[in-house]
Amino acid sequence: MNLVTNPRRERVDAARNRVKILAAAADIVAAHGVEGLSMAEVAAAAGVGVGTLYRRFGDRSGLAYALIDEREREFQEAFIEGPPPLGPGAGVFARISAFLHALTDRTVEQLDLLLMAETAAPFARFGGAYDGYHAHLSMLVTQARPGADAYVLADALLAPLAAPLLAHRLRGCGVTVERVKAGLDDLLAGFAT
Amino acid sequence: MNLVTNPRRERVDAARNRVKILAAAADIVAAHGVEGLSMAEVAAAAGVGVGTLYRRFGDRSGLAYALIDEREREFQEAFIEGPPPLGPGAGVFARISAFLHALTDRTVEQLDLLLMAETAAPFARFGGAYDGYHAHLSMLVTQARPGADAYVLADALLAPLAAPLLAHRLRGCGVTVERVKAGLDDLLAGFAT
DNA sequence: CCCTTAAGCGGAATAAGTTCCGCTTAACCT
DNA sequence: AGGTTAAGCGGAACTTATTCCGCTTAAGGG
Repeated sequence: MNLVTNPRRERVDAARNRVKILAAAADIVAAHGVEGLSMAEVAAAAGVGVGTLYRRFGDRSGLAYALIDEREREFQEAFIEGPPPLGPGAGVFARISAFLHALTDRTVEQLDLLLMAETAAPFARFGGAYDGYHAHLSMLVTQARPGADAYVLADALLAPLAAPLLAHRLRGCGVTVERVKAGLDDLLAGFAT
Repeated sequence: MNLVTNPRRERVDAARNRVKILAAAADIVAAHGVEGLSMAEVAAAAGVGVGTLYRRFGDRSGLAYALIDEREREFQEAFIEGPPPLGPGAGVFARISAFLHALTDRTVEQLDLLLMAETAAPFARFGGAYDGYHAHLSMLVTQARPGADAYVLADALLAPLAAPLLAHRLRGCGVTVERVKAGLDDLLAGFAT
């Protein structure tokens, strides 16, 4: 069968390599931190050539995002179709707030990887998970503030969670995660005009 | 006299080299864009060794920030002690809005350099000009919203102007500078609760 | 004017990301 | 099963930022 010519299935050896690479990369990060994540080392640990890494993940930050995505898929599902207040069913403001708080936690959890990924390729986040966050938040903001430029406002709510800023404030300036969340809620409160 | 042991004056050859380097770097950017700004090329064009670049500017992004700062010093003066609405004399909200609009323009003007600088060293902006912006905005927000966490809110107002986000939206998504400014004003409007 | 010293200098050496290209082989068709 | 093809592979080569270190020289005191 299979008349629907799927976009060409991944070859089994390629799939095997992808798993080996991600496992090796995760091990290295666990053992030596993100700084230890060099392309040559990952390739060696996974038993493949560096060319294979690049074919599969594009570049260093692509690898980092792949590592991040593994953990993040369930979060995506949670805010799209999970239980409230993150998922549908709660009021708009509650959902926005819950979403921003959850994303803050997610970002803090993976701060080192995100930092590396955004530093190496600040655009990548925009092609990937960021777009999902932005689309979701746009939708909620549209409901919360009919007539406003939800597209731009969503960016404004997401921007304070950029990894470099967050890392700087949390690690170097004594700001706590709670203050960041409270600040976002404060910003949000203005929407209720 | 000079009893006040100034932090050791810059040697004249060093000063000469700094000027040569910045001039060469500016020329290269003008001619080949930011991508052409490689350390080796700048060194060659300035007639110095690469070691001199690093002694003087720390790293690639340090050089970019130096280039940016040359143009930005007058902006710093404008919002601290210039005429209203940017400088003192106007209402707080008007000043915040004027500041954000002006900073947007500044950022857009130097988008390429900022992009490179932040990519290479996302923290650097925080040690330098960013702190000045943040301190200023914090002060204004404190007046606008007594009792709020002005420190964190100032970050939230500044974050949407991060170069990578701005570049992405302006260049790849059809968002205009006006929409960005309007979005910031919209955010700000919430403060007037 | 000479001496001392530490800032400054140059450029080779190093390190890490990324590209390239000829070889291998899974997948599919007959 | 045998043939065809393009995805996938490996790793040497290349590019660029960054570090290192021995030499040079401006600055200032005697």
